[in-house]
Amino acid sequence: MPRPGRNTYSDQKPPYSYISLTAMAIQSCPEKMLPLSDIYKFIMDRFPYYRENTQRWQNSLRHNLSFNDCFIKIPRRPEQPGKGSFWALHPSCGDMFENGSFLRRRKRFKVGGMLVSDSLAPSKPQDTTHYLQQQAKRRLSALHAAAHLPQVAGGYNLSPVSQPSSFKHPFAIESIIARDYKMPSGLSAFSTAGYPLHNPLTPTWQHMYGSGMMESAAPISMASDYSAYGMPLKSICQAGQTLPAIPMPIKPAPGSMPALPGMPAHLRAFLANSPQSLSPTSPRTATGQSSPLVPEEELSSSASTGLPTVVSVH
DNA sequence: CGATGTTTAGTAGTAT
DNA sequence: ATACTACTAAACATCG
Repeated sequence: MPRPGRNTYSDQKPPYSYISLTAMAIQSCPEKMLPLSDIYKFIMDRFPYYRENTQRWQNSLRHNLSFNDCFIKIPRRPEQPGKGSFWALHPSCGDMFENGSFLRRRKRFKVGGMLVSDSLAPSKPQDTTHYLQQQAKRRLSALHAAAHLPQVAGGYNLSPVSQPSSFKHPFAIESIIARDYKMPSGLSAFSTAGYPLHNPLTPTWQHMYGSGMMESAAPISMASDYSAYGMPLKSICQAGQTLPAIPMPIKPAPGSMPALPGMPAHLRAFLANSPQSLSPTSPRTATGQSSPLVPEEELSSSASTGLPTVVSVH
């Protein structure tokens, strides 16, 4: 691990795998799905290392998208022309990095290990896409609601608008990038360049994972909670003992699919066997500044309330 | 034609 | 030692 320094290692290779980086990018988007080009942009925006040798790492990244089951491809709708599909995280891959390493996953996420009891009724791909769309819609609703709701102490937004399945990926942008950019110096669990000074997932997290609290933990809002509203970090992140975000990964029982709150069993069963590509009822583009699911003025209003758009703007 | 997506193959590092 | 994971390269196909 490189030593932390001033203005250093922003050029060095981040301690994240391509899967982590891609997951960050996807998580940074309110809709939790991005086209490939935006994933590129996100990574290049935040990690100067990846502004060079683009051919190499982008090829690797594409390989990862296709090869890993944790990424699902969502086709564009006809009214949303453009190149390529949207890429989203498989709803059940939230615990990939439970071991705390963003370079090496605990185990490769692979679909197919579903519970037999959940697989009795084969579900339709449309259901899954509809579900994902609903999730995207709810995320945006939550985002916009958060922009207008007073923030509770600590920046946590306990608004019930958060969707049932809005668990926090341990490698989510909420958990990584927010700290990366907004931590006051000296308090950050990350170095000035955004690299962890220690393992990002401390035993505290692991304790939380095993405590069974993730099902009951109050959903919190997006990364903006930390970045835009100035959480008193000292109280929540002392010497890396704790982390600002409450991680709520889905921790499946060994050999079984996790119970995803709000997700129908048949859908879980489908996802366990789903092909990479889903039916063409995807949400509209998350690129650009106009959101497909909300009027443009709503987005700008959220921006005007101090809610940062994590999505890279170009 | 370039971007995107899939697949195969090989290498290196790490976990068990 | 073996298995697994990540990374890289490359060929190839598809699509706008």
